[in-house]
Amino acid sequence: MNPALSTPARGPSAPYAQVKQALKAGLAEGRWRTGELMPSEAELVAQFGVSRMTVNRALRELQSEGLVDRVQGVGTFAAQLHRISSSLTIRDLHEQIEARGHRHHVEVHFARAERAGPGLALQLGLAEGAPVYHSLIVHHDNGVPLQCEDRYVNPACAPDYLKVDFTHTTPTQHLLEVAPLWEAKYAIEATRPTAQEAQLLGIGVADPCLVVVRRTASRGVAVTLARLVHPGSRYQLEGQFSP
Amino acid sequence: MNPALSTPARGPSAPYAQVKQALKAGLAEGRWRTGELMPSEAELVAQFGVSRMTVNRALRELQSEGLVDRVQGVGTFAAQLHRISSSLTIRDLHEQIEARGHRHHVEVHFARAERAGPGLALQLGLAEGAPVYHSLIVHHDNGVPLQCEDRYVNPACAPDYLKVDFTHTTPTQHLLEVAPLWEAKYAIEATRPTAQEAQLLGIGVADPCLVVVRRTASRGVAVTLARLVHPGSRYQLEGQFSP
DNA sequence: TCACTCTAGTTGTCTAGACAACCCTATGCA
DNA sequence: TGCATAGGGTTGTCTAGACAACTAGAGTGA
Repeated sequence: MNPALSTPARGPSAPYAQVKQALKAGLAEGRWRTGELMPSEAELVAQFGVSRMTVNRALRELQSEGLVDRVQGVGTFAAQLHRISSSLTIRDLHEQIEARGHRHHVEVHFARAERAGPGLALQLGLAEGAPVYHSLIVHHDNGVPLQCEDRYVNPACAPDYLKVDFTHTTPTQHLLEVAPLWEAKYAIEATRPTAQEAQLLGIGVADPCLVVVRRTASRGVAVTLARLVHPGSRYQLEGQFSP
Repeated sequence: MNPALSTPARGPSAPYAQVKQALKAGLAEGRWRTGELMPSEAELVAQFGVSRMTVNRALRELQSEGLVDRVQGVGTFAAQLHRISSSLTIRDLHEQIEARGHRHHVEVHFARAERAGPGLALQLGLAEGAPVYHSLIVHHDNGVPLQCEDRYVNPACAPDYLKVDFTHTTPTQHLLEVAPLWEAKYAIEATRPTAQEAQLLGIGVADPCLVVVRRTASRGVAVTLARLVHPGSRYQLEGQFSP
């Protein structure tokens, strides 16, 4: 036990974490400019006195965090910090309401089979006129309407969708069970609600709404297309990013 | 070269990637239910005929992707797929406009030093009455106003902020250079614009706007507080998620 | 001048073994 | 019955070496 070797008080104890931390600190203080060549694995091995696998792990994790770029045969480069993008987390509405300690109440207006029109068929990858499940549900937070969920579902992915009791489970949860491992595309915009949505949400037709359109696919097959309308006055998306 | 051992056609060639892929496929087809115990590293070593480090890397990456939970001394468990959250990418406006092949034009209305009021001082971690930089900038896409950026900046983090020529670099880019490694908190909402914002953006005061409020800190020090107002009819956030 | 080859340096990955840290359970003892 | 302890199983991590894949530049020859 050599107390000089490790930092028992604060920092990470594992060697790979120490290397990672040191490089992160260097990046934070601008020791390497964007795109500049950083020390090679061999140099870091010599500098920190650890094995190459340890250094490699540190660099690999920094790469997956987007802090460095690595090119085989060339070297490791300081990445464009924060790059073009940062990440925002969208939490499931049900979790969000429960976490607040509020009551989540669901009002199912309909859940039925329809025939897909040309546009919808294209988006879900179905034949025109093929059956498709369609549900319209309003989610309430302590009795206040918070989200109008207009959803189309691919029957092939969720054959039991119409039989589900959505007062006990949300469509999202059911779809997660029958078709895990999603890929999703989102579009978030601010618009006015349709007349029907305004009525269902109990707001004016000119009140701004936060609309999330989400298209999800599982293993390449389109699963569902959802339009989630929230009253702008009652709902906001929150998120955070940390490198 | 044994063609039977590897899959040269399609799948990942590296053994760790094959193990990862196999486990991912198993999760996708529901071989392990949420929370269920998955094979131990030793079992996977025997099954795939690779070393433990290789299996370990596969599992570690699956963990960082949120697909499995690992508990030291206990085992590896199938994670709640998609958990409570998914991720949305917010791209930098400048990149977004350039990527579209459009012209990005900036209109600086003012950039000056002010004294922080009590609320602002609290949010930026400054003393009340301390100097703070304040800028109001409108971003145009091919001449059409797309974003009204009302920004406060901590002078300690970006002393040269007022001298920057924002026709050549955006505030975001400048702040990235002087204070890399951000943490950020976002709130996204749909509201009506203020009268000033409506005028700057050339829209009606009742038109819905997508507003992003972003508070960023670097190494624990608050850097900037920005309110980004976009006309709902001209702007939407897009993102995607893949496991 | 151009095209080719060679080489040094770099990252990508795997291995076999080792020890530490931790959890759970079974066992023995009071 | 209650408690302490030992053991087996699991993950967390490090090591030293090895080979493969790749890149960029130097050198060589036509």
